[in-house]
Amino acid sequence: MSSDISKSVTPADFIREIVAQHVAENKYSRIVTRFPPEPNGYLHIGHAKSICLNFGIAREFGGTCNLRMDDTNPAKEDVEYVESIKADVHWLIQDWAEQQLGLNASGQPFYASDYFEALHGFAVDLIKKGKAYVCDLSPADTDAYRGAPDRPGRNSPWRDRSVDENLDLFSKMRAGAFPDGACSLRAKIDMASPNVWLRDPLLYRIRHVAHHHTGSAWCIYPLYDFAHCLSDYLEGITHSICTLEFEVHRPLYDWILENLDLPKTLPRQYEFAKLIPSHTIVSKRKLISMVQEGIVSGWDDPRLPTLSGIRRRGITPNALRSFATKVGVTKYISLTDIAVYEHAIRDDLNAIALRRLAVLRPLKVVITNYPEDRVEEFEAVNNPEKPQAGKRLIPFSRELFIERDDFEETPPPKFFRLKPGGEVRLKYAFIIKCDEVIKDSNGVVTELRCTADLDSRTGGVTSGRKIKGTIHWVSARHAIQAEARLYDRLFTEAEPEKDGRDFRTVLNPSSLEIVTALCEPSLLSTAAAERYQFERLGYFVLDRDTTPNKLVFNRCITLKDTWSKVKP
RNA sequence: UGCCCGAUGGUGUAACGGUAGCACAACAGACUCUGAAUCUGUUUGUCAUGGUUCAAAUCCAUGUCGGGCAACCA
Repeated sequence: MSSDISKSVTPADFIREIVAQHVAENKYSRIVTRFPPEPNGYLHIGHAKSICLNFGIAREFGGTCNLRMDDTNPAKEDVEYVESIKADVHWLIQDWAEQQLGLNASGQPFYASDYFEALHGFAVDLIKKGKAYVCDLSPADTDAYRGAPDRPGRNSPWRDRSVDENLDLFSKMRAGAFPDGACSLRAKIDMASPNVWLRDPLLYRIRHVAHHHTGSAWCIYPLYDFAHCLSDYLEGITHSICTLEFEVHRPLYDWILENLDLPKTLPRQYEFAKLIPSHTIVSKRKLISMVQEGIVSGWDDPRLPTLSGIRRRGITPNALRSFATKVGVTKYISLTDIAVYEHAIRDDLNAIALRRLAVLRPLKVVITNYPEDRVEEFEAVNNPEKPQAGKRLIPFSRELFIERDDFEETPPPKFFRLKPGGEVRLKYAFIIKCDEVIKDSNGVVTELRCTADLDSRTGGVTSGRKIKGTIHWVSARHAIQAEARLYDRLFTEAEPEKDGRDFRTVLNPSSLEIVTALCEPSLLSTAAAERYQFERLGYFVLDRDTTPNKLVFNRCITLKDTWSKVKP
């Protein structure tokens, strides 16, 4: 039955329809996609959509998906990013599409830079066909000669060099005879094309820079348009799926492949709209400023939409994938409400999280009719959604802590927690009644003195009494302390940068709150991989800052909170 | 004022010439030892104007609005 369900939710989008069509026609012997990030930054939630699309297609159609470092610009790239990309991709596809992951002969990701020799050969082929030439125009002149979208460009004065001269010059470029920018290799297409990308685009530029993967082997580096289509070709990619901004590059992608007389089937490019989540920022540059300005603590700050931040926040790969699937794949540029993401997280965590009692903002409660030296242990279920998760025991004693929010001296209408003279049920324990409110000299409530209906504990004779409110609690004597980091959206506005606004002006001042929580003692033995639901408060995961002496929890997300919206 | 792409409730997405559906959000109710979850229900939509057709969200035309493209970035 579950397979029926999974079939019915199999996403059908226009790209999958195309692939399905190709599979039906037997157009390719095997479907091969790729995920090709440039290692110049950290992966984020937008990349997750692309990963899920590419690996998802490979998975659904029995193909593979190559992880490829699109590393053709040594000036911007670094192994630090290569390593983080590998870790992030692994995290997201483990136990889901690991089998689809295509790696090179040494079990490593593919690197565009591994094709530099082959790419160079293709460039020489193009020159020999009279379809590429070495141009001596400076970068500024190249720009001027290109014209504008509504105005044709002019031919470079170097456009008609002979094949032999071009071959000679290109080999000198490779040999390091020229400084950066002195000349470039260009495709000879059409300087009057309405598509500016077809106006003799650059294929190679000179960069006397060491490359993180190829070291100092090269001083000329291919540009994206030349390297990408051919890397796809070399790897046997069938469907090269990228975002919308590359749509106008597609004619160039095809031109290069089609003008090389290549023997194998050519890859085709397809474009989709990238993910734009509300209430966050995904731009690499802005992410860097937030890290550098200390707005967040680092690339893995749990408030960030980076995959490392998302992972540290405790969001599971399953939840992220579910979200990526829900948002769909189209060519319509849209703003995706972050609530969809939050729902996917809650949905996932609700099913797997172990329930625990913990108090974030404690208020002392004394049960005056409960003996001082007495301790009872009450049974509590670990997960009502999953009975096999078992039960545990929670100690109860005369002095407790409850959540400050769960008491109101002058309660608003429909408040069904604790109030003077009112009753509330302590989850898994007794129904208590508030007899007395004790305040300090400032009028701040410091303690509640209550009496318990001692027959009302779970299973007891009066346990069935209708009590509207049930609250969580911990035994003061047994509670353990933990740091709880409470996260909220980083921005107060759906579109932080709407109309050119500076995102710094719409930062959420309470995107991080740190409190010392009091937790039930079973939380002493926590597992890093485990997710917990602190009942009525939200989902939590152990942070890596935890030490043997100090527990640190990250709140992944709150529970849906209807009351806070109702309350005046 | 060039070329390319797009437009379905508040948001995202489906319907492939034949009953506008799903999810999120919102609201109301049921249930509840989590104001969660679950269940039930409600509100809200085909950018505009023409055309083709027995029939148009879907095809055509025009317009409007939005986006992308002029790095020796990807």
